[in-house]
Amino acid sequence: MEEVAQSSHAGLVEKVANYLREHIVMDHFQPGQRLPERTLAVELQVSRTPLREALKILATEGLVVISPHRGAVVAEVSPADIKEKSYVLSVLEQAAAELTCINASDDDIAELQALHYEMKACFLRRDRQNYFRLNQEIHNRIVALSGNSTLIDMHANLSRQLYRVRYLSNQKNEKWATAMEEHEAIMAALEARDTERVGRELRNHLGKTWVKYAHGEPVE
Amino acid sequence: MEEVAQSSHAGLVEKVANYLREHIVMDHFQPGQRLPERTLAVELQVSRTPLREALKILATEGLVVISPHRGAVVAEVSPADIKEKSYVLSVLEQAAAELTCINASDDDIAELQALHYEMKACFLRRDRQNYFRLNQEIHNRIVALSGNSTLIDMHANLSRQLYRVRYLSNQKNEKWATAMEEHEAIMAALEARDTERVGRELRNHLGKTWVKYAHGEPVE
DNA sequence: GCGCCAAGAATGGCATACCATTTTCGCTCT
DNA sequence: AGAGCGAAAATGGTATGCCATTCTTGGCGC
Repeated sequence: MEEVAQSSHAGLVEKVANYLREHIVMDHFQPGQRLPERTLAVELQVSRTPLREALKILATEGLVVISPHRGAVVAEVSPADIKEKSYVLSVLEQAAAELTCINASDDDIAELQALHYEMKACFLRRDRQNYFRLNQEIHNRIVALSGNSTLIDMHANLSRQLYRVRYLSNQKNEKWATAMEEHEAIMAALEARDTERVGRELRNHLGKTWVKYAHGEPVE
Repeated sequence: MEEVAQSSHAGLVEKVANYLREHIVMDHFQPGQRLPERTLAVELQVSRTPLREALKILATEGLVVISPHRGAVVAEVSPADIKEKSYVLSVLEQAAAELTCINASDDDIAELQALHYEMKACFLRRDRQNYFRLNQEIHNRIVALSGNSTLIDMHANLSRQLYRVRYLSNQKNEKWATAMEEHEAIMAALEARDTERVGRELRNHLGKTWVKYAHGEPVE
């Protein structure tokens, strides 16, 4: 395995944590997969100590589960978990969008609009990959513009835990057109600075996106 | 210092983490206070390894801040932080209350009512200590009854970070009577199973409670 | 042949030792 | 006397080793 590469003057545990986070989120480590300390340590060319500390962090973040004397495994996300986490995510994102609607500058909104139209172009070209990327970026930016760093952090955290599911969902979403329309509605409300409507549209949008997975077949 | 006592067969890091968490939340460690590894380790009669892992966990939870090569200090909560975190807390609690309003059994609601009247008794006796305790318990129970464990965990986390502030606030709150009335309104809405109203009343209640501290003098 | 038990291998938990960086404090030089 | 510099002490960062627990596997008995 390649070695840990990362912004140089950060502590080793941060590098390791970021590395593992990335690979878990990107599904290079499957849920349920064991993460043996010694093996991983030699693969990452670090000792067990920073690796263990990194695993504790990821456990606190909910990306891995550590059982006493049985080690760390990549967290499995059950349909029930998806439902729960998605609900909270939508609550947070609604709150953030309302703040953004109030706080964001006109330029910020314009940039969101630009991203939105880029995304629409991807939709028309049936470019699911870039559509997904831009969709993520728009949602993240809306939250970022809220200016509430606590909200931003918590959202990012939850978002990571759902990234894999979201990615899979994007690949086989039949109601793509509907989602696109909802996005239009959200952007329109944002442009109109209609706080209450932004919140409502966003919550509706997110609610729909996940419900089918929350009730559906196992994700694995 | 006394030694770490805890449910016996849990890992050392959990014991240490719980111990430190408790003391930080209870304000036995002041914000900004340094937490030197070696010193703490001998006080707690553990080695530095589990202590470090515990500190990483607390850092992820936001209770301590770790700077590279400078160690861990108890997190300071600036007025801006209080404002941010309180806002998110109110959002989460509103969402939880709405779920509770739908999901809770009549017995659950009755128990909440009972606690509420116990609290009112404390109010009439001007017993701030027990009023505070019951108030906390009611809020926590409302969240617990939501049944969404993600929501519960996140709320508990934020709640801890604000515990100290909340405690201080309770001691010198002049608008005690108003808060009490708002609680009555919340309970009434809960009893009536009026979801939207529960959310609104709760959000209003929490908003008021903190705003004064968010804008007020430094908390230290 | 199947299941159970025991011994050894594997793995995580904790302690300790050593290294790197930072801080502190005293000395010197101006 | 004060500012700056340097060495030593303090402190965090990482690596390693040993112990406890768990998993695995091979053999024995039913």
